[in-house]
Amino acid sequence: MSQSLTIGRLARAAGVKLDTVRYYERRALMPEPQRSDAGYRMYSGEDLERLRFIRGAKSLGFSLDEIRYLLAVVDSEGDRAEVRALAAGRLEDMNRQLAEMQQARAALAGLVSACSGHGSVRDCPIVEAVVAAQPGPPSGTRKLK
Amino acid sequence: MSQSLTIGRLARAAGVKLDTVRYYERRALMPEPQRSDAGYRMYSGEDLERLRFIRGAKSLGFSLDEIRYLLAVVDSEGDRAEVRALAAGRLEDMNRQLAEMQQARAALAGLVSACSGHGSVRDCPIVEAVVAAQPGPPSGTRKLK
DNA sequence: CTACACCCTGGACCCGGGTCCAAAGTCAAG
DNA sequence: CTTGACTTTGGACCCGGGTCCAGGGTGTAG
Repeated sequence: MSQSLTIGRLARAAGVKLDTVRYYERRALMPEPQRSDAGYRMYSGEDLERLRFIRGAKSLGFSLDEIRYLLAVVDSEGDRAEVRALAAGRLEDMNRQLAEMQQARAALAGLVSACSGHGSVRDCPIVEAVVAAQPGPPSGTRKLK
Repeated sequence: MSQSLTIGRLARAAGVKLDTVRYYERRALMPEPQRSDAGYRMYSGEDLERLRFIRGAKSLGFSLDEIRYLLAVVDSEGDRAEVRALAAGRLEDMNRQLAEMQQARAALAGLVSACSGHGSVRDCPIVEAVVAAQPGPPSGTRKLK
């Protein structure tokens, strides 16, 4: 049976550290698990799925707060619309962020090719251009309304 | 004359907060400026350029450590090759990071369009897929060797 | 002279996302 | 039984990049 993993097994099975699992518990992403007689946390296969979900969602760029929300929707057998909406919002942010980064990359690429790489840093086109670079908005962390 | 800006003027001219200027001073990005009789920091036009350089470099994705290095090269009238090399490295990182994000975006976009947005979250394709998403490397902060 | 805006300092605190620690208890193999 | 691997706890600490605060001193316009 896949029943009853200790925290170590769970963590290894999901590819995270023990501390991270406990951290997620504190952050209310993972549930407070059953305990063995000795007080060991005992996890089920569902918990493992959940942990994998967290890992996956993180890799798609969701914040822990967003993931908590996502999990709450799932836990409450909520509506797909909610999940979809969050994902769509995240997608938009990501597009914005990507666009900004592409801008920055293009600028940087231009500078790198504009600079011969020889001679003193005096009047180096890179240095000159950086002073003039106008910073787009800091592209902050999206808020979970 | 553009000589002798107080910290407030300097900060406003560069579009950052006072505290940020002092923070940069602590982080050795900005020099310890002259002081007025009363102990006020007094900045020159060059300091303003420097602060703008920092802002610009940040907007291109350089970390403060990298910027400190860049500034040291400039201060020491170092070689363009050094600047160029750092920029090129940064460009590579950025390309990697962009590629990862594009991956994530594509995955997310696929999920969003796979999900009708109707009905219960049970068997929602998004939820299903997230569990299976395999996380690429956390795309950490590059180190200044 | 009085407001009021500005500046000083050191240090605490914030965010997100962990990571590590010591001291103590537990479990399984040999 | 002993050894070594595992787990528990609370709390401290890390990173990067700021941001804020209190309790003072200044500088200037009206």
